[in-house]
Amino acid sequence: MTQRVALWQNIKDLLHGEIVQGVWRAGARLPTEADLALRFDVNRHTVRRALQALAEEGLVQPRRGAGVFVRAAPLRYPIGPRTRFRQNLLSAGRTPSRKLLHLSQQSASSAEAKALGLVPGAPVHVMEAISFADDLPISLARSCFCATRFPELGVALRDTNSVTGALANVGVADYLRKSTRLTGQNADPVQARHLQLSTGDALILSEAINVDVTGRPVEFGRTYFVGERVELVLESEDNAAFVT
Amino acid sequence: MTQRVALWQNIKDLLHGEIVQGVWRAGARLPTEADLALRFDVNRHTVRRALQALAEEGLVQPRRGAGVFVRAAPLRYPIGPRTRFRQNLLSAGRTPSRKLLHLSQQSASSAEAKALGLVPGAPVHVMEAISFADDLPISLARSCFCATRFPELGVALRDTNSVTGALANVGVADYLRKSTRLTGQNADPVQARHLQLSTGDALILSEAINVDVTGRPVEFGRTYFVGERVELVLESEDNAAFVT
DNA sequence: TACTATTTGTGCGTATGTATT
DNA sequence: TAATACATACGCACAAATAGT
Repeated sequence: MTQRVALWQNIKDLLHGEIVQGVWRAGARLPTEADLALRFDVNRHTVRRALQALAEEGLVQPRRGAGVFVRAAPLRYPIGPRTRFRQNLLSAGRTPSRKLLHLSQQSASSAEAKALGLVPGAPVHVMEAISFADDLPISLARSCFCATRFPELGVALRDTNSVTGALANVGVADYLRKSTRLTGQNADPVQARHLQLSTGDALILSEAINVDVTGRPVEFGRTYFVGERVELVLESEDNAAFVT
Repeated sequence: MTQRVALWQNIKDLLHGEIVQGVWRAGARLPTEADLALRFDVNRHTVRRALQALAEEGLVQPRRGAGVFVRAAPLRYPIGPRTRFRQNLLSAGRTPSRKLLHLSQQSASSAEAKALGLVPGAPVHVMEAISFADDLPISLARSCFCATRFPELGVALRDTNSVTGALANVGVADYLRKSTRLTGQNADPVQARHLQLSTGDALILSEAINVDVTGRPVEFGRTYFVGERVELVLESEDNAAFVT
């Protein structure tokens, strides 16, 4: 029944090798425990023991009901005066993409109005989107723009699927990060689903204000970064503040 | 069958508390898995899951066939010119004791003869003993002394059960550590049994030469310290050398 | 030395709970 | 809602190391 080396140890080593060798890529889902049990012709418990060891090594991460996923090395994400999502990912050698969730015109909340220098209730474009690096969700963002100043921005955001591109289309050739506030959050079930996480997983909420070259606010963004998939790197000493 | 918090989690927390509160002292053996299963009225697997978590926290250590033991905080063991086993333990607030394994007169090996400045084959007293701190094995030592110079030392070692005391009885009122060499070793089954360890556990082999006040070697000692129970602290910069 | 009882380690089978899709 | 997939728990059996006789 038992060998000199435990069965689960062999399976662990084998899967470890396959992950390191790239058979299962970062972020990929492993076959189900049942499938692995079939493949190795062992009981599901034995596979679970192997997966548990891999999880303790930090190589893999199980999500109840979803599967077991290969952990990706965190993405270095510089935050500075010229923070650009696409540029950040390209220079990290990752492929950026965005999935638009919502795009609508609403009346600004008090926080949004204050950030953008508007009166409460003023019309704003609101965009919600998920950002991906190599098809792995990195962040969940909600961006606000003044709809009075940029009436055509909604269309531009939908067409370009890029904040930088859309702002360029409406006459804002450049913008700068004015302030960033970072806080820690736990993913609620909806966020977890969108970001392919488990409920309660750590998120970093970034509340940022971007201004044009004249210093006038153009965007107020609230972005939830996946804590384990990004490493936010602060590059400038402006108004960034850390809050737990 | 399943609660909001897993059964094994509760058991883990409970045992954790009992260990921290001193219900199970450092070095003590916990009840067997079967007993714990009875106590908590759960399956043995459930107890094992809790113990596994405690072991991963480093709070407990299982030994196949022997039991599950509470890990003790490592003992700070200074090594310097005046290294004294009893003194070291007393100043650490631990109770020292020794168990004599062997005491005999033999002919010196070449290494022993060289260390003591004798000719190979010269008669030497050889003592093997286990040292304890609060009844927990700390080290396994083999000491050599010149039997020609100290014919009565064998009796003195048996009577005093102390190197310092025995040497005083034969006219060596004081002695100094001349050299110490430290290497890493793995416990063989015999050592593991004596030291209440598992085979393969890490040991630190200390090979030391003690000299009298005239600089003449009086003792050559080879001591196997239990890696996880002691923290050797070097206090002088004489001939100490570290080898892996 | 050899044997036995004890104790932890591994593995299978089964059932059910819970979260996700 | 239903199906899927991981999480927990029980019971049984045997292997392997240990400790004592």
